[in-house]
Amino acid sequence: MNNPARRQRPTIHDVARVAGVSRGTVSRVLNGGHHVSPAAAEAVNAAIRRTGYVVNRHARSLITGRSGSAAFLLTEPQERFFEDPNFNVLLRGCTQALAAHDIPLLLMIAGSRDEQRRIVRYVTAGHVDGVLLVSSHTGDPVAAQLARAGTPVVACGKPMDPRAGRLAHVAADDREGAREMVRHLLSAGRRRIATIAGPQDTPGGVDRLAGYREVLAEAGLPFEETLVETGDYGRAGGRACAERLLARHPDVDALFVASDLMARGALEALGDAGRSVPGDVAVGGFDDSSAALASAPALTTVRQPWDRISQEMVRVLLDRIAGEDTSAVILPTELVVRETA
Amino acid sequence: MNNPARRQRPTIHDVARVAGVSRGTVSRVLNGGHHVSPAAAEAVNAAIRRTGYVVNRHARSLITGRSGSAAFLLTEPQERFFEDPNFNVLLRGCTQALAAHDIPLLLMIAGSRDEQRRIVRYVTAGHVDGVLLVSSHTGDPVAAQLARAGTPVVACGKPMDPRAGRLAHVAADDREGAREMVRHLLSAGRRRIATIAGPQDTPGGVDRLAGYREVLAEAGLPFEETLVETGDYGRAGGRACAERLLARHPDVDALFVASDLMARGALEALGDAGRSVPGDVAVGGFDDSSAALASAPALTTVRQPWDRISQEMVRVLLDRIAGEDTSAVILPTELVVRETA
DNA sequence: CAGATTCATGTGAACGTGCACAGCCTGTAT
DNA sequence: ATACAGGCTGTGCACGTTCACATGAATCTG
Repeated sequence: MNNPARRQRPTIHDVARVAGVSRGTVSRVLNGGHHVSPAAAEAVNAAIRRTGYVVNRHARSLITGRSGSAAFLLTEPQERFFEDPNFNVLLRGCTQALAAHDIPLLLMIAGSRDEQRRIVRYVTAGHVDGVLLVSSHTGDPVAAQLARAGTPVVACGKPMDPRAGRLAHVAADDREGAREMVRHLLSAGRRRIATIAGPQDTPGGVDRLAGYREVLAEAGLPFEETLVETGDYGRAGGRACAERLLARHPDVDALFVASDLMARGALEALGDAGRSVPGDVAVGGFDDSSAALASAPALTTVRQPWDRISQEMVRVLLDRIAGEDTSAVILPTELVVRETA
Repeated sequence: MNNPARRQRPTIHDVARVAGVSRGTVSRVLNGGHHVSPAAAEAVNAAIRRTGYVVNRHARSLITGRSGSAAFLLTEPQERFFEDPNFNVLLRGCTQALAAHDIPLLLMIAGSRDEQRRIVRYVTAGHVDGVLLVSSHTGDPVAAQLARAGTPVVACGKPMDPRAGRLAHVAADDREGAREMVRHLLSAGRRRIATIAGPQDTPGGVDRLAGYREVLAEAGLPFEETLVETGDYGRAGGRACAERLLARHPDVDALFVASDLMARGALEALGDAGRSVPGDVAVGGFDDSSAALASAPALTTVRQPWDRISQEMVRVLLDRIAGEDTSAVILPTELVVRETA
């Protein structure tokens, strides 16, 4: 009766008035409920329900200096990620894991130099509490700038740059995954095992190749440079690599390929060369993106636990925001045996 | 020298002091620069550069009531979208189109009832200025609640619900796309053209079937119910539908399939039945998700302009936020002729 | 030239919340 | 009975910005 007709959203004042307590008490109930009598807490909660009050995050952020939100930042040539179905699993997993903590996720794509600048400014201005970073690049400049500004950052995948050793990250155990696959090939009786490695400026590429070499060595097989080709993770590249390998070593009986896309290309090359899979040549891939690339024959591959990776990324990020210093989490991969090996 | 060692982020006060003007003037420069003399504006800009000032959005939002951010909301059984590579194009397009306006994008996934509630509360609390909605569902309850609360919402794809006529949306012209494809089949001399339609509770499913019927009628061909099967947009469904069609009408010479996934399934069925494509039977798909599903033979299909759709969604949303009432945008599709038709 | 109009600028008051501090009450030990 | 401790509660202030209003100067109008 004292107000104009227009109705505003209820504030903490309204709740306090309805509950018959002070703003401070309402605020305490909202943030953990310590030092509040049960009776007051109940009255406040009832008032919140009755008024339909919901906290104004802007006002809260203004005073606390924290935003209550996190960013999912993509700095890589984005195409590779947006084409990878596993990327979606990661993005969705992070979104939902954060949602469970009532933290909204901002999606940011740093393509151009200009976008990078804008994003760094936005983040370092404190409009985001932390950053989940996806970048397979060596020594990402954006990551460095954010880290320098003190923003909690958790990367997906092992950073290549040794200087970035302090960058928190969550990754699958590429090396052990590769080892498991090569052991699987060995146990199936294969002895001439070639590999199509990933780019050697990505940690995944390096570690998967390392795993391959180690297991061969442990099995007492000689390592031959000529059994190694290096591709670009893409389908066409995989095909070309396989063709070169076949030309050089017609006697190969197994192929460990560092990505499913390349493995698909290799399968095409093998088909063209008249080899049967897995009869003549066994093929093992990596990534388990095959679900989307599904076509016969079903690819045996190494699955990275993307759902768990996303959960751990969020956990580590929240830890870092809270001031704890969890640094690196390495998660086990899983060998998925299908038809090709 | 008057401060403790700790250095704060520069505020609008600092800029004003450095520039030798008042806060109000700085604020005016920041928001459009009207009613500011060129000299003052230049001084302010110089001060901003010197101090490294960046606006505190929380403080701004607190007073303006607007957040300067938008949400990308997914309410559908999410799997279908996350598996569709076109979805990524849409998501990326929206992110970048908004970034050009310096508006960050929040990704929200409304899976459970509980998540829906949380999201509605968050959005209606004014923490987001507008919502880009992806939902092929009939009469989405979340959309209805948001619209009722007055939040600007722009949907992707035509809403099914007639009540939702007022819901702004951007969609490809499914009907015309279907018409074009069927005309293409006719012009290649096909006369027994069957169709595998999409679910008839989705607008796309309805419109694509309507386009098919119209063109047949215009060509003077009789419409036969038995030439229509209805699938679920999925691969297995497409295969089953094709098998039933072939059993019923061994003489079909063309198949218009309402999704590429179903078309892939249909190709398998045709292969099993010993029909050559496009020799015996021409196949036309829809969606152009084939890029990711690539395998021989390359699918002739109808491409929806997802990049333009995302741009238009953002444009319409910004219009709505600004108070204008752009309601619906329909964009033309593009026939992509490859090998199967 | 008086009055009206426009424009550039400064000033105070919010916006809604969390936090520090002070005061209150109750119970217990001296 | 008094002092003290400790938990509960209320109050003022600050956060950084925008907006409405006031002021003074400059320009226009007849």
